[in-house]
Amino acid sequence: MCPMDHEKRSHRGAPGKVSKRVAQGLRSRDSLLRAATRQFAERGFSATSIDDVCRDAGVVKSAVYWHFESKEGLLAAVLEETATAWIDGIVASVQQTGDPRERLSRAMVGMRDLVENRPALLRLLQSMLLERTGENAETRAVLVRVFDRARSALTDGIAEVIGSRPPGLETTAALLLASLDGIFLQHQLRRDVAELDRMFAELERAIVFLVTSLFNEAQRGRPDGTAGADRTPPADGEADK
Amino acid sequence: MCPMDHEKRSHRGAPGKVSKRVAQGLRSRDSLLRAATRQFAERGFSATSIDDVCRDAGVVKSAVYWHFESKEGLLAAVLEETATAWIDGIVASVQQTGDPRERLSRAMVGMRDLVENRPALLRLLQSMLLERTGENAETRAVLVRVFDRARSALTDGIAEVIGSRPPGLETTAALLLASLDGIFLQHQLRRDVAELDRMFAELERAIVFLVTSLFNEAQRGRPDGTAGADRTPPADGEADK
Amino acid sequence: MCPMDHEKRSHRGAPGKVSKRVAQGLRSRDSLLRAATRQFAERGFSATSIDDVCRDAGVVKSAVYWHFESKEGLLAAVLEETATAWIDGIVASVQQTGDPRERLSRAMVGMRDLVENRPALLRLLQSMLLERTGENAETRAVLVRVFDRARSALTDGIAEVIGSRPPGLETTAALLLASLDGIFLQHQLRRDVAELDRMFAELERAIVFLVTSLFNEAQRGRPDGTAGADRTPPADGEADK
Amino acid sequence: MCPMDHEKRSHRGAPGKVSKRVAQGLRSRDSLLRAATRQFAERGFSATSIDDVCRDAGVVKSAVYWHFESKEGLLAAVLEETATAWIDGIVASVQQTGDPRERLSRAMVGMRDLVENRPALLRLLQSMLLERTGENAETRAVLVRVFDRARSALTDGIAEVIGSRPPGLETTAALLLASLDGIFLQHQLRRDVAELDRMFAELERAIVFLVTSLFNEAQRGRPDGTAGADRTPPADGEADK
DNA sequence: GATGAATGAGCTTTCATTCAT
DNA sequence: AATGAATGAAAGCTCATTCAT
Repeated sequence: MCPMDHEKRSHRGAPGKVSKRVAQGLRSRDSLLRAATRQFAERGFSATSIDDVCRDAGVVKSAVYWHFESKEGLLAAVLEETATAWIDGIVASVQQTGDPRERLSRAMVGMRDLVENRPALLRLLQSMLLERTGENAETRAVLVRVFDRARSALTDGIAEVIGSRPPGLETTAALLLASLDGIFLQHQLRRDVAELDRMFAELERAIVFLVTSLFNEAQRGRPDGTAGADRTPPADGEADK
Repeated sequence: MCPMDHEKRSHRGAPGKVSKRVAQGLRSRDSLLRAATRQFAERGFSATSIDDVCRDAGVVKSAVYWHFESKEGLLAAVLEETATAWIDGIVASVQQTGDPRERLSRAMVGMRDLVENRPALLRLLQSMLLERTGENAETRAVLVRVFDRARSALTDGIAEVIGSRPPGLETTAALLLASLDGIFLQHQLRRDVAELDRMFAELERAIVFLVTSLFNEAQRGRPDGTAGADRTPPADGEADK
Repeated sequence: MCPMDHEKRSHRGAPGKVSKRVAQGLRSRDSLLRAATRQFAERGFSATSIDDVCRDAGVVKSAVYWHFESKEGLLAAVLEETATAWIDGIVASVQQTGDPRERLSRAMVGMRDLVENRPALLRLLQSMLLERTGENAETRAVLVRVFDRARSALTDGIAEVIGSRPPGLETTAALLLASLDGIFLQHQLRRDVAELDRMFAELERAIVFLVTSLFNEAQRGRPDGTAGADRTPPADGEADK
Repeated sequence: MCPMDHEKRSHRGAPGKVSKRVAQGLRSRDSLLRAATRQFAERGFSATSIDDVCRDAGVVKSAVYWHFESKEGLLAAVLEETATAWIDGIVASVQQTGDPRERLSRAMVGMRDLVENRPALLRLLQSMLLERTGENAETRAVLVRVFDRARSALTDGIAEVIGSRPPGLETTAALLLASLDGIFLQHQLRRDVAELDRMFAELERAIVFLVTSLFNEAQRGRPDGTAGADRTPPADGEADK
């Protein structure tokens, strides 16, 4: 009768207990979600039929409508999940240890890993961005949220590393994200791992430079050195030659 | 029975009347092409029906099959046209006058213009890349060609500016293209012109830095200064502080 | 496994707790019945889905199968109830007090009330008649029974009033019922209360005339005046001018 | 591309000429219309699937969408056609020759014929009235128009017969239509031809009475007898005993 | 008694494509 | 070259019904 909200209702009494049938329900919901993520990422939303998804998930068509109400609803759920995973990837790549230069370097490796090994994430987000933001406001809202959180994570990470938050930092983070997206797109086309390495190296150099100069500007702005004085400025063999 | 080559056939008899028919034919072919570009860019290939395109073009459905043989054929034609226009845009942005720094700056303006005022170009290319490279080799080939030519144009342009062609230059050009794509994607989501300005400024700084250091490396590599000695190294107030 | 007869089964053990379950059961049965009556009357049987009914009743879908075995069974129950209510309405309108003319007048008011204030009754009966008598014999049987009882009630009422039961009386009663149905249909279309008033006034005049002439014929048939001589013939200022 | 308006376009030059293919098109359109009328009348709109109609018409499913745009559109076309036929039936029954009493009598025969031999007309109109006026304003509009034209035809016919148009005449006509509808409904249930005869006879008596008294009232209203003086008042052996 | 989930047939509609004119 | 009609597969979705819990 009214699905979609069954996760909120506790089944009479025992809250942790899910009555086998419900457990099976969650399992098929999950299969659908996984299959849909795969298919939407591979062929795009429009080009994927519900039958495609169900075949892949091993579930009958009407189950989609029980669990997600519509194809659009399935997409929304997929997007929500994927978005979370993608942000988690970004956050994980930011939370590194070591001196600033090393942290950045490891972050780049983390992002490269996203591009190379989790292509479904980025494919899905990007193709939804291109395919569906024109007509579906909800999809757009999800994507804006995703992007904002990823940028914030990056901004925070950099700010933590350099010990200050200079004004242009958000733009730098946004440019980093953009480059990540663009590199991914290019990699989708060429699938040349060596080129991928070179581009990430080049991107790293650029980011180091941008962050360093932002940092220096910020230092120059307050020469008393109160903020961030406890941290060494990011050392960069190339930028400050 | 054998369309697609009607441009080669000379029509028998009265040239005045025939050329009118041919002209009409070209006109509807053109309407279709324009409408298809719009629609494919806006909603993606799969989500656009031939009816959508024809409604937009004000042409009957069967005309598509006369002029382009199939939906796929229509896409190929659209892609060919769009690709040419996009490369032309890149080339035009590279062919600037003035001192190196100024040329780069103008090139950036040119690219920004592509992002802001010709979104259909990029949307179409990117969404075809995401939507169709999995299944359609021809589309992929077209896109690889487009990308290679754009990168060559950029590489050549930079090489001309700095008077040398250091080994990493292609990668820098590729990263520039990637960033352009990424910025475009982000702009599709946010439509924030001020942010677009900031990102392009940041990108310009990064590119100047990358090119400068490439140039410097190249200089260091051949200290006799034979190559490019007739040119001033790109001046950058920030990179060589 | 064998519902539908749960009203006959006495539940074992604690009567307090059981009666609570039973009461709840009756309550949802009732909600379903009410909702189904509304929905079937409004949109017809075929156009109403079990989900529609359940949404309206605030009950889960499977409850329908517990209480009524099938959609068809739900309809049967609805029809039974509605039919009873409708016949009760007719009977009530017939059982009036006062002199013959007054009784008829009041009966008309009662029928008009049915048309205006209990439209679901008539809508349901009529649409079932049109929608389902082709394929479903049971529905047809119910409706025939309903109609016969209503006609009998009318016939009896008139016979009581005029003190005799002339041969054509049943037809007059049937025509009265038919007119009632037709007026109802028209009212469904126009929803014009003033027109409804006029039509009922006109109908009343016609019925008075028909009954009067039936009565007169019957009198003429037995000139000794034994039957019904204790009653004044229905007075009608227009018919016997 | 844009069907539905092909009837307005003349095919280049020759206006009467329909190019075989178009003629075939009109033929399938017609088959669909006929089949849909049958099926909708028999099973109701909702209970009839497009497949049902197409099977009956011997036409493929998508043709419905070419000719009528949707199931709703098909209904609209069916309704328009049926309505016209039904009004024509009423009009034909009114246009009779002979003295007033005879004309009425023949009109009743005509209406009876509609009830008995063209049941699809009435079934369709009535069931659409019950099934679809709640949700579809267009259907309602069509039906109101139909009803109004039928009532006008009756009113005009009676007015012509009695040589005047007394104020209550429209109501009498509406009641006559209502009775016709109600009798039809009852006949759908019982299919008893003898009863049908009796009811029409009874209805005729009632109508004669109502019209006569309307006429007499009108005469009393203008005792100079200018209007309608050239016509004998309708003679009725029963009403003016 | 009630519930959440499943099931598969069938629904209306859209689609790319074909074809005779 | 263009058009109106046809075609059939497949799309997204709804439905009545069943079933284990």
